[in-house]
Amino acid sequence: MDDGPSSPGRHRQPLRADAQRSVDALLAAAAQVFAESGVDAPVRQITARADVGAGTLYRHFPQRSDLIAAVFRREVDACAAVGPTLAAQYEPLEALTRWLERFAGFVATKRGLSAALHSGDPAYDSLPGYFQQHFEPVLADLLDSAARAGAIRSDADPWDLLRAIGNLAVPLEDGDDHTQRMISLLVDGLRYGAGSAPRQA
Amino acid sequence: MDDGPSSPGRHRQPLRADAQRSVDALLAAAAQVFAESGVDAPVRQITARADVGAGTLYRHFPQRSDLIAAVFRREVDACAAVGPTLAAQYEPLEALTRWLERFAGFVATKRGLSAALHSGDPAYDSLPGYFQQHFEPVLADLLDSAARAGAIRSDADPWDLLRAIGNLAVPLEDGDDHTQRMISLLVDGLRYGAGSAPRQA
Amino acid sequence: MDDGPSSPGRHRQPLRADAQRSVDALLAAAAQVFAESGVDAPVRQITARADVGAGTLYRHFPQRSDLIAAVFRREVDACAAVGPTLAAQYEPLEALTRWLERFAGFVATKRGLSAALHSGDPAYDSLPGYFQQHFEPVLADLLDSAARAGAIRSDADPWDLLRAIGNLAVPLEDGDDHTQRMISLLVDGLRYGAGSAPRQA
Amino acid sequence: MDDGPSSPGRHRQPLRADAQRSVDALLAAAAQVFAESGVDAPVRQITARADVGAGTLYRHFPQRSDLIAAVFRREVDACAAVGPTLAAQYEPLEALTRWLERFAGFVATKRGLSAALHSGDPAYDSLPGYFQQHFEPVLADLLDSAARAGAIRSDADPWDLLRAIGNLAVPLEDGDDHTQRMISLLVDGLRYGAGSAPRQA
DNA sequence: AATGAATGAGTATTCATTCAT
DNA sequence: GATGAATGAATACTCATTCAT
Repeated sequence: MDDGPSSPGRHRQPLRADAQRSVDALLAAAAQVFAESGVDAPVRQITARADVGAGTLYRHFPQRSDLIAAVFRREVDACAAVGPTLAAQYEPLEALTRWLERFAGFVATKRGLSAALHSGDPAYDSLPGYFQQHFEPVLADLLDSAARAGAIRSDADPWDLLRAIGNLAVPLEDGDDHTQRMISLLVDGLRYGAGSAPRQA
Repeated sequence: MDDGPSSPGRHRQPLRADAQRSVDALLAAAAQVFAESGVDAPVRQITARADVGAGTLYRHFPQRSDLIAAVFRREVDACAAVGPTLAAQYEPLEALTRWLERFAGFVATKRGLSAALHSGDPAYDSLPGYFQQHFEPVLADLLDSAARAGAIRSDADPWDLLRAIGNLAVPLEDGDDHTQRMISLLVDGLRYGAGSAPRQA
Repeated sequence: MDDGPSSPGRHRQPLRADAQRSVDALLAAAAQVFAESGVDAPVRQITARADVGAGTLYRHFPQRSDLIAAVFRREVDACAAVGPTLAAQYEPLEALTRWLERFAGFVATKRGLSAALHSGDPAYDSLPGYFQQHFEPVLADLLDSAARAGAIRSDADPWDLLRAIGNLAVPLEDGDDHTQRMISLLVDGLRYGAGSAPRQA
Repeated sequence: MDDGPSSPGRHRQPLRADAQRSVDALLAAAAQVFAESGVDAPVRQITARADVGAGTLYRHFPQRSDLIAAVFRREVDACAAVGPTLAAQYEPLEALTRWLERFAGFVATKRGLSAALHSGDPAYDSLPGYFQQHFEPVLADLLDSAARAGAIRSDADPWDLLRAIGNLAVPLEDGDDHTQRMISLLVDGLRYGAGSAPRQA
């Protein structure tokens, strides 16, 4: 699904072994640095940790956004892959909760990405789509199972919930009532178990 | 409650009229710029919008953090002040919901502040305390009223809820189970109105 | 000989009492600051020590060089005045040595002045002349007396000697008698070839 | 003796050819600029003359003091090396005098360094030691030879003499033989009391 | 293909000087 | 006349990006 470091969508021959090593080292280093210092961290910090020259980074990721996007996709893939595994191991409500926590962990490493996404740089245009395409089905399945088991209501919107937790990475746009829905969900959480009976009462 | 731009806590004579004008213009400009471009925005952007020389900024806010902190406090004050007003105008649950939305608006203008708060710069040490001291009582009152009206459960922790919404500004620390509680609250929101009865049923 | 702070050569009415106080405070403060941090020290340091606003400084000394020159002249006068006093109190050679040491003390407070003098700024053009006109006769008299007493050779050039010591626009660490030894070496140089035979003769 | 631009005392691989060119150009340019405008001259002046980007300067000399120190050491080395050469070519007194004049030339290019040395910046701590370690033995040898030849007294302290001249951080105007006369006066001071009779003998 | 040196635009910050109060 | 706030030019320094080795 990730079709390469620098030019998504173009076919190319397999990387030379040393080049592959560089790319891997860079992605690993960048993931760490982004998590620690945000996506605006100095490039030197990344190349130093990857033990690679600056030129090597630019060969594989001509734009800084290419590196950010590659790291992002790689981690989306990893996180999304956990969903089915958890579903197979746990009861539906438990699997749902565990995956949301895993997802929150993913979000927590994205400091500064929100700003980048809203910078207007078209290089990031594909990221929200990637995010949604990979996460929404996973969460939808988990919600479905839990709803079918009668553990949660059946009208929950997976995309809303993803953003509720991930609001850091995908924040408020004008005329967006997402925040409202998120807060209403939190308030429902507060009402759950209150003296007053829920809806149907 | 905010006792001045550059030396919080010390008494001083009132600013000269022109100086006061500069400070006001700077705070207003900075608030806008921070909301638009984050707290790392170039200083020039702020001075240009305030129509003030760079030196004037540095006279009143010798450190960038002084400016950030002043803007922050000013907006905390403004947001906190809305709580009682809403409580007087609306039913408890409505007042609570409206204030949380107002608070989410406050949070939304704090892009990049989270990174600053976690930069280790001691200049920001007082901010989380200021945040908590001013917001927690306001929200506590709103929750109390709603709980006494039987509209929500009575065990809601205002600080947790503030962070649930404001996680952008006060994000995950290691060994912190806040995220877990927040997610559980969201899940409760999902369970609210599900077939299964809540706690006391 | 010094005809006023800001406009040498022009007649003016006596300063108002408060103005005179400002000028005195500025000169005293500047002398100290120049000695400590050199003539390039920030203006604020001077106005702060004189407890005077920046505008006051510029009223009396429109150019920085005016202030430097005024301090310079004032201290030249003071140092030159010591010559005759010493001549009346001590033997010629002793008086000469003591005055050279006093002169070295004058020079030691002039850090950075040398650079200013060679900056090409015409504002300083008169300083070397003032220096020479006031110091040369004083030293010439002291040398004369010593030569007539047979204590030193009679061909010593006062101007050369002033510059030999005066060039040192430098260090003097506390408790360091290096300047004294250097002057004594120079005086030995003057004694070399005098009528009186040297040490071992 | 100078083991490299930015990290004195550490072993390192030889610089790449282009880097070496940059360093050399920078040192040469800095030496000129320092001599002309003092060690506080704008960095741009140096990089412009070296035809090098600002970043290149900072790569090799992260602190301004590193550049100053490197230039200083390089010139100390060059000046010290002249001593033995002169000793081999001239009579002791002549060699001594010539070297002192050469040394005065070295000092004359050090405008503003004195202030830097007394700035308290620990980056300069090693400079006086370097100065003393390299110059004192050279002058000691020259003084020794002259003393053994009976041309000067034998109690002259080389360190004192270095400072006597060194303090004179002299402007040196063109066609001005003042330094020469001053040095000759100091040498006369040294001769005063030597075995050989003065002038008229 | 990798390296890391060089570049230079971008930005913060200082400080002499002016001018409103 | 005094004050000190405002100005803005000057300058250091950083860091993304390019390119010689």
